[in-house]
Amino acid sequence: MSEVKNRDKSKKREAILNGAIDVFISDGYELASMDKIAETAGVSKRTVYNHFGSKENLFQAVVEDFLSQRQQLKTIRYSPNISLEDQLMAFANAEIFLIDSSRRLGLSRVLTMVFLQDTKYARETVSKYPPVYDMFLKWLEEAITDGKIKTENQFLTARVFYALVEGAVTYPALFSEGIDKEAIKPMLFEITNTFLARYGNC
Amino acid sequence: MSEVKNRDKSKKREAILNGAIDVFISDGYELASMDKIAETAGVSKRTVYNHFGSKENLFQAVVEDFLSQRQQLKTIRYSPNISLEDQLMAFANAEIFLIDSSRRLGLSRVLTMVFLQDTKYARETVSKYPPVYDMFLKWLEEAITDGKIKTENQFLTARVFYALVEGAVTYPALFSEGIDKEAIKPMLFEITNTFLARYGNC
DNA sequence: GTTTAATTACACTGTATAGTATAATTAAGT
DNA sequence: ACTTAATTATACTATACAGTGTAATTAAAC
Repeated sequence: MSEVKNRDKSKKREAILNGAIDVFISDGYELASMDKIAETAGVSKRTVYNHFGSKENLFQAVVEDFLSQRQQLKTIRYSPNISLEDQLMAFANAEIFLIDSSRRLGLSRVLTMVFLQDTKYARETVSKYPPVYDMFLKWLEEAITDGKIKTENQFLTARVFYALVEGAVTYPALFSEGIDKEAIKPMLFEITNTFLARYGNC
Repeated sequence: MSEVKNRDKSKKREAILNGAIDVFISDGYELASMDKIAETAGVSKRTVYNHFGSKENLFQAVVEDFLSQRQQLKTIRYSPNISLEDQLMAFANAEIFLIDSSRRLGLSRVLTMVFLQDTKYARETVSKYPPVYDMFLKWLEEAITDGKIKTENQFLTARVFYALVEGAVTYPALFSEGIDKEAIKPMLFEITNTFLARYGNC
């Protein structure tokens, strides 16, 4: 016998995740209550627990959802035919994507807070996902081979680029109400110009 | 009559502040309990409340203590006789000072977390204390007048410098167990070299 | 040594919240 | 239409914690 009738749970699961995201963003992890998450998701609290077991698990699911999106960013490969400025801008824009909707900005904020609270968890989590600048390092190598970039230490060079992007754009965005993509253009030019002034071959 | 016999409260106050700092650092603001703070300070909970009234006030006192130290950093003035590298390094070291003891690092971390939780409070608090790069802007102006730095936009230039320092040193330190002052030297050289490659007049 | 402000010990209130138990209800797959 | 897994409503437990009330104790200033 044993007829199996599994109803589709994905709709509820999705609703819970979305509600959880909203509440985590507005209240932070500690102050987010499971009651409020259930209410926001339009679901009973019991269902939240049936799906995720605990607040910690639920948060973990949200985090993994969020971080796995980074993986899906389209790869940027070195091209000898496109100006270095434009290629660097593509890397900068990939970072900006992570904070250019209020949802992603909010999630970045919450995740940053949790990471600061528990730096060990931060390092473990981040190590599960390839570092942001792995792709950049590959790009660098090819640019060097092509004679367009010169440096003695690729790792330092990569970190300088990401220091510029994160220090000038990402972190300021986390502390403000988001980013005006038009208003930061001069800063983006300044960043790429600075990088190329140091490492460009001209 | 009305003889006034005011005992010296400053010792207890100091002990409470120190205990509060320790607990805020290890538990974060939300999870720090007033009972634990009192115990850590070696003081009764009632005394904590007699001194500070509420958890929020106590935290505020900790924050103001911490931020007012920034003000006391010795001013760095432009000097035509010292190399630009060394002068820039002095600015970088002033930032590094804020994270080079585990106490200051921890406080920076907690403050960053609270600021991320409430960005409005962050902006209000920061605006009460002169922005970090005010001093740098003055320095820049004099360096430009002296013909050692050239830029069309001093504000962008100042932000680029602090983006480099914060993006490469400060924020990474917040997510790690602190900073090895020896190990970051190559990065500091790279930062100043990058800055001067773009804005130095050579 | 006396005075009294500061401190302590301790019991207490009120509230918030993670997580559970369960019986009733719903809705999807057959 | 029937079956049953999923969901809901509701009430509940246990705990943690901010903040208060108060009587007793301590220690510094005189």
